[in-house]
Amino acid sequence: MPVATVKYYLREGLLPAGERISTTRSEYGEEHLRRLGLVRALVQVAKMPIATVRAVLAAVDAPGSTLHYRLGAAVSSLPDGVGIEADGIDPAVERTVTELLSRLGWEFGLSAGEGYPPYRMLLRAVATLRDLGYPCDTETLLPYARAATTAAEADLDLIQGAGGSEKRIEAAVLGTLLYEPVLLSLRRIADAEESNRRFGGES
Amino acid sequence: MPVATVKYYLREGLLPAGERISTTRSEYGEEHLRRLGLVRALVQVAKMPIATVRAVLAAVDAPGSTLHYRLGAAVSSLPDGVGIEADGIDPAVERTVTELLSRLGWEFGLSAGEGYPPYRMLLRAVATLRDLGYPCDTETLLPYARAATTAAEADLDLIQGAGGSEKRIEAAVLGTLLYEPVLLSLRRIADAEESNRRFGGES
DNA sequence: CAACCTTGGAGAGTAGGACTATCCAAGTGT
DNA sequence: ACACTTGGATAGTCCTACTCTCCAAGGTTG
Repeated sequence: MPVATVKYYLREGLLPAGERISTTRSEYGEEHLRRLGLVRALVQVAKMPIATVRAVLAAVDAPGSTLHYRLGAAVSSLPDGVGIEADGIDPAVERTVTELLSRLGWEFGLSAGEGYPPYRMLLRAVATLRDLGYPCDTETLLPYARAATTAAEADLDLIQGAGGSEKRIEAAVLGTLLYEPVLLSLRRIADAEESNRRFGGES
Repeated sequence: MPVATVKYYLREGLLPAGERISTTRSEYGEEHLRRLGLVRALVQVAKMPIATVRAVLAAVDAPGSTLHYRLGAAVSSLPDGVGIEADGIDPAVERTVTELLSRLGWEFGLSAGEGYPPYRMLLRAVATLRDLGYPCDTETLLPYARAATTAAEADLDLIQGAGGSEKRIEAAVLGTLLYEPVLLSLRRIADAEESNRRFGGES
């Protein structure tokens, strides 16, 4: 990786400055190297814009009251759809989503509601599907929610498996983000598999 | 939506030209409008680059032998990680992934192997996790694969529910892409839910 | 039928993002 | 002593997704 890029990340505040030894020298340790690896992973694998990476890392570093609260704050910091205006969403879509969440017994998601970025992201995505004529009633969405639940349980197992409170926060945010491509690629492979199973012999 | 943008899409070959009525007038119908909606959805919701959208639409439009083959070809056209060199991947990662696929009985995925973009995407993602010290053994990945299977079954149900062969191809590719944000946002909401369940009362 | 408006088409221009290259002054190593 | 490196700052590059400006040919309205 080119030096200029590291300098750029330093400037952008994605990496903490090393310890100054003299005017022309700073010392970087294991921690810095790991952080650099994280940044690279977020930028290249999770394809996040620099500004988002900065926000995410800041949220991970920020102190907070309870672990659960910090987890929520950190995930909320993933803008992943800035400028998604919640306005102009068909009320029918909102009703469908609300029904889905309550059907699953996701009280927390229901109460967090509007303010939670993933919720707005979901509304937007469902509204798009609707506009294009793809089915998106509660019944259709349920299997996806079940799949999401399975993934979430695995996520939380990972988080609980992590060492201290700090490590858990990191695992929560970065783990969630970094396992995302894993889930997506597995889904596509599973699609091919299932398609082969159902249509394999067809002409 | 600004006219200039539509002109741009036309130039880029994302939209077919309308029927010429005279030198200065073309006629656009329902089909064109729908296509425009699709392009918009792929660009804004699925956050795909223009070049990828063109490739995807071309794959959807292209003729082919069997339905299953065309589905595969269409999904393969999603570069979603162009320039991912399969080289330099730790053989241990490859072994883990192979073991995972065979554990699931995904013979097709195993045989399609290297050439299939999602497979390379998976290798890359797992390798990154490994480098950062996150667990990514077969055991850890299994739940995600199970979640992926659930989603894939829902995908194929949707595809089978679609009308003709053409409609199915479209549903396969575009549906897969457009339900992706649904799955991702549901996962994040499920994460919050599960976190609340496990850590809700903790300090 | 004349003044005005619209459209398709082509080319250049813009804004933002992620680097990348160049300089320079202040050290370092031999 | 002298080539070499590093931190820091500034400016430049490349790419992408638009957006603007023109123009000529064709409609539209009073």
